[in-house]
Amino acid sequence: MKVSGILYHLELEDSKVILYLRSGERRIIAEAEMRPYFYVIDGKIEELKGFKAREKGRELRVMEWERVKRLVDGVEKEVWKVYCNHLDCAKLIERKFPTMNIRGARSDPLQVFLIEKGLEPLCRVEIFGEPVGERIRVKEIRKVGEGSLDELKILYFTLLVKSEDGFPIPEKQSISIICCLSDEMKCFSSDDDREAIRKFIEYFQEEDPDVIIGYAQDSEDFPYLLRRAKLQGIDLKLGVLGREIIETGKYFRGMIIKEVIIPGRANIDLFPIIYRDFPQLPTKRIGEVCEELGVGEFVDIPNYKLKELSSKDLEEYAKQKIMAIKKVAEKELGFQIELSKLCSLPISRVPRLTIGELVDALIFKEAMLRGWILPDRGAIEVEEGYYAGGEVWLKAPGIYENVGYYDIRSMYPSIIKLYNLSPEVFDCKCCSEKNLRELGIKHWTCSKRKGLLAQIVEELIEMRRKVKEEMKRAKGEEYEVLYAKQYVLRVIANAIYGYTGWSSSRLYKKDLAETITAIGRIYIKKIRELVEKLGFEAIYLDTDGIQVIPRRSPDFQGLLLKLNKEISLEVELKHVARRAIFFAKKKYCHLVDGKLEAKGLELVRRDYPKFIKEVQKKAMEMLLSGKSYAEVKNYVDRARKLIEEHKLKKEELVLVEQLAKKIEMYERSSKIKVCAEWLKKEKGIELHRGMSVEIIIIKGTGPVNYRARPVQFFSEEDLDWEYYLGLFDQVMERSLAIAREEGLKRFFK
DNA sequence: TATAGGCATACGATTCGGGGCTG
DNA sequence: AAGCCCCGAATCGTATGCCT
Repeated sequence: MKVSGILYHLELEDSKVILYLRSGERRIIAEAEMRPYFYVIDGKIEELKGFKAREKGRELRVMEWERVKRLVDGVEKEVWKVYCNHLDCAKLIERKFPTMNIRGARSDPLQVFLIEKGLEPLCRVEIFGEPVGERIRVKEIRKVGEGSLDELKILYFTLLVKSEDGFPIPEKQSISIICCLSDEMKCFSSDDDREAIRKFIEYFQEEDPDVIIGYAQDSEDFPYLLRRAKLQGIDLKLGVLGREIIETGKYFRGMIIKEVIIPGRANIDLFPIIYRDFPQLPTKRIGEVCEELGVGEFVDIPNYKLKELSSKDLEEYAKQKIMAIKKVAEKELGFQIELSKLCSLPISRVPRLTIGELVDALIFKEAMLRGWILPDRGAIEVEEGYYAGGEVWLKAPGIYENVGYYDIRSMYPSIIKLYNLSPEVFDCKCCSEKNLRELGIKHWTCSKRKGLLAQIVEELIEMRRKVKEEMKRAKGEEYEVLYAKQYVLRVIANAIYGYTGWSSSRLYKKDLAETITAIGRIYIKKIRELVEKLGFEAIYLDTDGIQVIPRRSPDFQGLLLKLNKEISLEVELKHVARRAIFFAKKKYCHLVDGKLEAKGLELVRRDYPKFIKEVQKKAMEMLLSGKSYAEVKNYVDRARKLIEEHKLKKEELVLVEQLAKKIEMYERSSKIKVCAEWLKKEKGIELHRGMSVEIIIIKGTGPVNYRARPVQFFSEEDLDWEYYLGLFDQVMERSLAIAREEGLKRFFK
């Protein structure tokens, strides 16, 4: 028989791949046999032939083996391809035979499946096969077209719990409301949450969605729901065909990050996406995300304030929250879909992967398509020590006018492409010409073969060029898709240099990474020389950017043309700032089209009190728009009085820090560490890595950091106003010092 | 089990040196 | 005179979050 549908989800079941397809009102479940395999390079495999073992009640054995030709790190070789009955068999063999040169035992089988079959996540597929029970056993599968989220059944999900301090405990607090949105909005609540949970499950099973979208549902909503359901004696059978949801976790920077698997459905948590792709957002609350993405306003109510809402208001808030989740999803999921297509990974996997893992997946895919076998991740020995990165230089702190900001477009990818940089052709044995010597670099690149990395980067750049070309003619939804495509191509291309310097990457080579940055330094310094020759003065460099002021005529476009004539990388003019203040390297602000653009100043950092940042922002705006030092000083002094006279609300003095690692890993007491310890000791609340806390400093004796506390448990009377006054003075002194000196300079001139 | 390095800033912890007291 | 304590300045190292 033949069926077709949108491939929206894949799962692994022993050595089978389970495929979930949506076809109109129907869901198709198919199973495809796969033969897990690994490679043995330069070795005898006698001891593997007939290998058998038992593990967790399963028999693991080697099934077949064959001699195949592959490119091992770019060199064609005959290697053994060894097939086994189960994935765990490959991993077991790798552990049992540490001296054997094994590769590919830990590859992602779903990714391998997608690549081998030429499938894309969310594409339309056609399956030929035989029905076996509720499934179809796949004989042949192929991609026959494109698909999109619109053709799937999506369910948005969130829940709210009222609690004293915003950290509810399942044993004590019942769920206040569960809210779902598919075709229509549904809310479930009851005095005790038993009825609500029951009704929710009933509704969920009735809706039978393909995709579940929430915000932090993996770390918060589902685990809480699971605990509550258990306490109420209810099974949480939210999977397809009544299968239970599974709690699992991923090890990430010394911590287990909770993950939830809902069999048969693509469970997409937006929070880790925001965590990964928007590190600059301090609190990562949905309202903040909505603002960043420009998808309308949503006013977050902190968990600890939910208790003040009536049940009617709570329901209204839940509905608004779920609409906000939907808007964020609609804006953001396009990128995740394109990432999953580019890297051949199931859509539900992509949100949880780091940028490094995504790049790795792409490299693996591209290598596989070319018949390459690369080292496994973490297999290359790490070289000691650091290497030099980007050039950073500031002529002198001060106020400048007419500042042109130029940068080299996609500098590192362009360098990789231009100089054919890739580990297997770097310092090759076949070339005698040291072709990087002219740049003063002692390494060289191959002039006979094109390197894998350079090939991949070139393809990414070329693909992006084509997509941007198509964008010119596209409109509406098509445009959005193309925009997402070019965006992920840029993000991945830009991360590739970092990947070469990542010690556990498949293409790790310190000298190569260092050569990339060294060439970058040479180019930006070369541009500085040119600029100086062409009637401009360079005032600031950072990696691929240079900022200049005119000596005579401010012909910035003319300079751009001249630079591009001389330089083999592409130079762009980002903007010309009317005025600019430079405080230090990586600390400056521009006035562009009447707007303040601040880089690295306290006002862009989350770990400074809100009030201080606001005053600094206003002061910078005044200085940039030409107000005198005296005027600004006057404003700042008036603001200072508000602290002196204790006239601020605690919320205005809040700063935010993020728990960077496990508490035990700390050698020193930072504010966030003290808060995490305090929360655990006083409130029984455990913070996990990556969580942010809104912090205030309370009065008392001892070091400042030891007096950091979460804001919600204290009031204005508890604040250490002296501390805030001291910090205010420190920041304002720094911020105004330059203006004061400039003012004096003018005075004496 | 983490894409890279470069940088400013805060602050606790430690070291150092001077002043003054003691026995 | 030597030894010790106290205190502040200087220095060191950790931590955070930013920039490209």
